[in-house]
Amino acid sequence: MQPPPLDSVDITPFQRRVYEAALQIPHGRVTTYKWLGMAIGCHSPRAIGQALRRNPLAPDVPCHRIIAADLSAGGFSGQTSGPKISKKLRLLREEGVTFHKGKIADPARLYTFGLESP
DNA sequence: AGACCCGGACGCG
DNA sequence: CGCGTCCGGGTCT
Repeated sequence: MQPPPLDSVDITPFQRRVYEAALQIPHGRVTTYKWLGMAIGCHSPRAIGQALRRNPLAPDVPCHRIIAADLSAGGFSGQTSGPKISKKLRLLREEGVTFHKGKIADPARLYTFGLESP
């Protein structure tokens, strides 16, 4: 599987960092905006969410593997609820990541970019 | 310059 | 435990 042509897309350096970080998330694994922020040195998870929202590489960049720090699903495609979220949960479920009561069922699936858990 | 954003932390009830 | 509030960083108009 070859990396998507990040250079072929019209994005900002920051977005590129976010996308590359997202691409590091292995299949069947998830990450939070916070950890992703730490990985790329961003102190504002909102900026990350916004970058993912404007993600022009939607299918290539697994933005659906990024959830909130409290282990809730978070938003998706600009919405914090709705059918898009359902699809996000479904995609994750197909990867072995299940949610329970709006929270991830297995926190062990969290990918911390090699960093230590808080 | 101003408004907007897919979150997070904190304080309080 | 749930909710309300402020915050910061980045991008688009």
